[in-house]
Amino acid sequence: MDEHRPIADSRNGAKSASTTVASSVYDKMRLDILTGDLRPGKKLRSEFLRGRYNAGISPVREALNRLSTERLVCREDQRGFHVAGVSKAGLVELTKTRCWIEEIAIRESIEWGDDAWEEQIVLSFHRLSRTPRSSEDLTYAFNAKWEGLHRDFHNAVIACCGSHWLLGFCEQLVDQADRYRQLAAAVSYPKRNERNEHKDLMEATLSRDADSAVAIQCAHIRKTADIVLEANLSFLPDDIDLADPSRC
Amino acid sequence: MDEHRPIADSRNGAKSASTTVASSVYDKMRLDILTGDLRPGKKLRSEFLRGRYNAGISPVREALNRLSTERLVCREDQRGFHVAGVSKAGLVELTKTRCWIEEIAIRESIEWGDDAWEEQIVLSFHRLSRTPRSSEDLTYAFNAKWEGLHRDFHNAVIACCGSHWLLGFCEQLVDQADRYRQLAAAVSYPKRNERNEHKDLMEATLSRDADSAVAIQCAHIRKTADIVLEANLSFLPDDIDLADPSRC
DNA sequence: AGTTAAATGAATTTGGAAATTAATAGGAAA
DNA sequence: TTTCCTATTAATTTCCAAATTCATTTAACT
Repeated sequence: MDEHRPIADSRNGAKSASTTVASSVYDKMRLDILTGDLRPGKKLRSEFLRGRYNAGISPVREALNRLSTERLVCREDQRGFHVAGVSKAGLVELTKTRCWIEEIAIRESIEWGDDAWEEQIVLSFHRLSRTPRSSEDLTYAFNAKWEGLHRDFHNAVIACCGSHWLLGFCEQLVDQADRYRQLAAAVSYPKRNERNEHKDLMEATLSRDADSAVAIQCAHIRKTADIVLEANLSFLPDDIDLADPSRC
Repeated sequence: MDEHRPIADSRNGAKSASTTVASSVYDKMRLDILTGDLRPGKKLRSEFLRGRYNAGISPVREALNRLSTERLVCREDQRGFHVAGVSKAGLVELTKTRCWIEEIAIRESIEWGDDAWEEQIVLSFHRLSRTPRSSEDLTYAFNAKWEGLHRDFHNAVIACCGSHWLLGFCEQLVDQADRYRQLAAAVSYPKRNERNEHKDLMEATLSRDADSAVAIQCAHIRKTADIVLEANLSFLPDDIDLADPSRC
């Protein structure tokens, strides 16, 4: 019963060739929300989505229902769906939670990780460092390849934590954080050198220095949040809007 | 921006009078899975559910989609839905994760909880201790009232942890654990005195003794798991069945 | 003028029928 | 007997139209 081999990513990772329309709409819509293409708070009317994703109402509705339990979309009975809202307070809470959860995941993974785990970390770091952050040179543009490899790297680090639940929680929180990150990526690009941060994390992890790895990872998470907060984005409200039920 | 007042339960707590058929089916089906009325692994055909909950296909499908992202139900594209499976390994993993997550929640809540928080704990403990564990005297029978108050009490303890995410994770894990608990409740009833365990937890919490509270809570969680594991239930497989995709 | 009530219009929700896909059984060939 | 192919059956998925509900405007009444 060795529960500590790397756990494969639960979601449909590489192959986005979903076998069902509902799953395909789910994938596309999730991406649109993460990239900010569908703005926080935006009302999601069925007709609009029907046209955008070229599908019937039923699969659209299925995608919305799935996304709503992941809190990327908010549902109000009899009043439809809208993209989950964002706020400074929300980002602070999210960041705090990520640090708590990822600390556990990293410590456990470092304790239980084996040779194959180490190799996967080295490999995914290599791939990540070979890929440009932005798909354009001068200005920031979402680069799906980098985003994928970035996730792969961080997942590789915590893969041996021994809990599908914890990995799922991390993924959900990353989804949320990515929304904020995309909102501000244009602002901070290319000031930040993320490659060094990842390198430090890799080295601390491989030398099984849990305390350092945790410190680096938390700093990594907080730095992203700080950039967003300091950017003083006009469309980012201070508090979680309780009237508009993004609280769900 | 005081983020540490108690956070209200996100789910529809007391009023199960849902405004929509889909939500109503969701509630009923979730309960049926938690009580074990719908057995782990059971195939969920639309016609069967349509009859059972007296609803059309669309709302049934919505409920299934919501439950599947909470991992109470597993979805296989083009092959329908089934109740998520259970196993000894799964229970061990779940228990471990719960201890990790609840430790954080308890420590934070004890650090930030105020007077109203303390009062709510006292109140919900009182209500819980006045309610019988089983709705029948001699043999075990699911008691919805006790189950609700039990959740309320544990939620009250962690209510001031300051993170909606953490509370959501706790709730999801409790949902899962409840399934195992119901499976074995008949076996252990009425050997265990849960009231004392809850009393100890309350007292440690109110005296702000975080270390003790965490120890008591983890023992509480582990004891429930141990009862299930030692019951040696015939229908509980050792390993998570990876062939039958309960891994989802 | 202010408040309440009815009517209109828009959007969500629901039920069922049609289309697509998987599972099963039966039979031919190796 | 086993394996592979085909026909048949069963179940899932999807589309769409009818029914319900909500938001807004207009009218009526105090």
